[in-house]
Amino acid sequence: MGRTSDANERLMDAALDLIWEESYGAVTIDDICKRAEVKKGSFYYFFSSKSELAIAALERLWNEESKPQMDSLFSSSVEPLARITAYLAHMIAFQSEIQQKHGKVLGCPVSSVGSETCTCSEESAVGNKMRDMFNRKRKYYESAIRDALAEGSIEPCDPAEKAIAMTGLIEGTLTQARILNDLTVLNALPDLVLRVLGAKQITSAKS
Amino acid sequence: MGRTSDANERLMDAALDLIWEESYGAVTIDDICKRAEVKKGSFYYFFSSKSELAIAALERLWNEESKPQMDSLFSSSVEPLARITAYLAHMIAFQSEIQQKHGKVLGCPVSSVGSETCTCSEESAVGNKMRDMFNRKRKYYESAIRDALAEGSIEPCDPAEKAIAMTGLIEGTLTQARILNDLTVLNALPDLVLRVLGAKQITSAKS
DNA sequence: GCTTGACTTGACTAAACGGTCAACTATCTA
DNA sequence: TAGATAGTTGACCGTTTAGTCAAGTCAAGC
Repeated sequence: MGRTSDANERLMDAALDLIWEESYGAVTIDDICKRAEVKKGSFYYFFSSKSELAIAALERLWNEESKPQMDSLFSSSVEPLARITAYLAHMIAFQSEIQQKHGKVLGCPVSSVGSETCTCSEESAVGNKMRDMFNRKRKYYESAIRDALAEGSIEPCDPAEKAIAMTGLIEGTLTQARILNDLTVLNALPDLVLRVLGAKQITSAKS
Repeated sequence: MGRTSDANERLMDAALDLIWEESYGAVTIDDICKRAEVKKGSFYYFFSSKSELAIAALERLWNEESKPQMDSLFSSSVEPLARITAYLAHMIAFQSEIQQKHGKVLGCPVSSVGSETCTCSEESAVGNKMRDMFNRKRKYYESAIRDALAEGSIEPCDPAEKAIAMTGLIEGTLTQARILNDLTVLNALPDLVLRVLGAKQITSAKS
């Protein structure tokens, strides 16, 4: 009952946009309120701090965007290595879309914000959430690697270890794309990932 | 003539420490002054802004620490792939040392600060410097890869492209070590790098 | 159509922050 | 040893920031 509002959603949208575009620390509550066209009083009606908002925004992003996509891309009905190559193709296309929308390469917010907040005790809540989200993604990789292993399409290995390696390569290349503001460094990623995984045949899907 | 001082060096030390430990944005000029035991007036006697200090500090770090080490590790007198494995061993040992000193895994400041500042127009000076330093390191990789290629110890490839791939993998794994606060993820790095480079024999230097 | 609860508003505070400055002090050099 | 030079200090200013609050507005449901 009473009045309804989408101010909290506008705040989450604005926070996500600004933090991804700049950084967690560079964005103030006033900035977020301005972008969302919400007064500060309303901000504090919905959230008690910037970190709470950021966590809510990233959690929502995961639940409403990332998770459904991951569930679809990493479906067991798809061949294990094809899941990974499809995922990478999707990610590269997405980064390209983001580049057009924002005018620059932005990379992965979980990685950027995670690296920024994880060592700062005052932002440990954000850091912990980023670590969580990191691990969630990694479980999809790990499952695909395990299936690939069972199928015999990659060399013997420890799936958990390989998933970490794969995460490092992907996130590192994304970070590099952000720093160099250059999407082309992502092109080599599909081949590289298969190489790191020890795929028996590199199904390079070049045109 | 006149009085001498090492306050500027203390400021650079403090800035480097704090920024690496937390993040660029989380550290204020007051924080740096406090840690360096220098009054703000003196800060502004030596530097005109936080970004100028950060750039000077990182440039000094490069000139007095990183570059000499890189020159030594990537000496042409060493076999190309051995340069890379020695470099990785050195880096892992260094991260372990840093972990003991600071109580947590800190990763690579160029990567963290770079990712944090590169998209923020107000910090473009810092972002550009980080991009520079990124590229400097990459040139060492690229040269070693070129030599390995000439020697025939890796598969045919484009050295510039491979250097980017290698950078992505290394920096990404370091970032992951920082976020997870776990050094063990670095252990797989030497093998992974050789794999990414397409080394003909993986000289895994396990004990 | 009125009440209740959901949301908004703008004005406010206190602290933190970046930045300035005139006066002071130490040290090197001639 | 006397000045010129290099560096220090603390007090100060204006702005930005996080965070609060009492009063007001709007819509849903009875």
